[in-house]
Amino acid sequence: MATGRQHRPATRSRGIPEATVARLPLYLRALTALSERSVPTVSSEELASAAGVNSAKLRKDFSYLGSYGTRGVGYDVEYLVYQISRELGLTQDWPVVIVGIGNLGAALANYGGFASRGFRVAALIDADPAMTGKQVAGIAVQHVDDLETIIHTGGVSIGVITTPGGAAQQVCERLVAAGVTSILNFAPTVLTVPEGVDVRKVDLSIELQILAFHEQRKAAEEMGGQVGREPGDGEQAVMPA
Amino acid sequence: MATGRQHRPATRSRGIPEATVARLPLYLRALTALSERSVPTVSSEELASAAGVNSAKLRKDFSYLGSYGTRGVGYDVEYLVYQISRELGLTQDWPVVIVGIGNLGAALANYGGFASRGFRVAALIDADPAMTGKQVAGIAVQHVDDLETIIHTGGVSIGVITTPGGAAQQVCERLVAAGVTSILNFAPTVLTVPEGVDVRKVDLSIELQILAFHEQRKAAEEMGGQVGREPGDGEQAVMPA
DNA sequence: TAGATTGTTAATCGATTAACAATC
DNA sequence: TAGATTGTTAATCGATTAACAATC
Repeated sequence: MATGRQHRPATRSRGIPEATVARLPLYLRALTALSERSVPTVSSEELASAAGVNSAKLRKDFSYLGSYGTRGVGYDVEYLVYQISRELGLTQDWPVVIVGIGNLGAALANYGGFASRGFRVAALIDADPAMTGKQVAGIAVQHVDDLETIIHTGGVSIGVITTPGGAAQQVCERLVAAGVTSILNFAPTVLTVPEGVDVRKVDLSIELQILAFHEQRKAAEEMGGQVGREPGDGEQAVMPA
Repeated sequence: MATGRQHRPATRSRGIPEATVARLPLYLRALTALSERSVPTVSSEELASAAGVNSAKLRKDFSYLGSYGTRGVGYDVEYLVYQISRELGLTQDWPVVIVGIGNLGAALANYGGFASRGFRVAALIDADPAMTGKQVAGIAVQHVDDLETIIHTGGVSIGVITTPGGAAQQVCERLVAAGVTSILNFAPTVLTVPEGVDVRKVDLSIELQILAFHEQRKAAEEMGGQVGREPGDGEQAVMPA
């Protein structure tokens, strides 16, 4: 079985680079904030600053979508919100199921940012019979036995996996078999999926480890750059017990 | 104020590319699983498969760390676990504070993967006085008023922000002022930090939007590639109300 | 017109990958 | 030795960025 599109290199969809796609939500968030403040137009410089990127990159990104700006003026905020929303597919409704209603699943179910941007929690699913029927974020938890029915009747194509690592692959396979083609995986597991299924992974532990790497380097710089170095000639490499 | 090292391009730390650093935790996880099964050695092909990358990339990645393999044989699992752990700075203990003990903060506090890999939850901090003293994951929640004291006495350099978006920047500033130099941000906010502070962001909403983009494309492909396209000559561009 | 700002070009940089010589 | 597999090279590809012509 192939590993699908998991962390694949830029498949240029309609010519839009993957790196650009990943930044569109950042721009959209910044634009939404401007829209709420009724700001009519914004320059690439201002918007880039709000989104935390540089302006050349932003203009390049927007150039893949089309020419939505006005030279000498900037971008119309409302128009750009609409164009990016459409490009991201947020002008339609995406029913989402969350599988695994522990603390994390409950946190996601309660997350307000969900509903605001085209996503709708269609169902909460858990394997624990004691959870069945319990209300979380105003939605009754359903048993995993009904997973296939829920996916089919709800027309769900996006699944969020917040189960323990050991259950993730099996849940993934059932979701995919039932018709889900996009998966957001919070379990610390590499999921194997068929071709055509997208998997994105969110992994707390990995993020912390990347931070630790840089943290260690900062400490090493202060000390004179010796920490974390490989022992050289005549030095003893200390092995774990 | 500068935007620090947030999402910065590969600052090659001791010559290790950022993309490689981001994959080291994946290799480490796969190696740990092999170690638990008492597998003595592994080839680049096998390990790459377990980590979900290709073997050329894995060998290239490892070449930045040193020559830890044996031609014709493969890699010693235990030795490689140790080398990668050391490189990532996981041979030392990292006290971490979590600020914002809602569902998400509680989920992270309860997350087992924390402790297992050099990270230790040093404190849980919340702004709600009603939370103060409550036990979460066996740790008493402390009030945000004591944030600075907690950071100082605990020698904390890594902070996790799981507050609502509105509070994130302020919490970030207090963490940084107290000495935290690495931040993992779960709030849907672009944090502004001084030079030398690392920020990594985990954003559910952004991940879902990226999935929606690809999901829309898949639907468009089935329909003949017309969805999400810009209206051409003679077609009406529909604007939002 | 003068000033401002976009959209695009071209250079640069970093990441990926196949291929294979080195070597266990 | 023969077979296996690493470590490295070099080609390719994608992403970033500065600079500026186009143009509002």
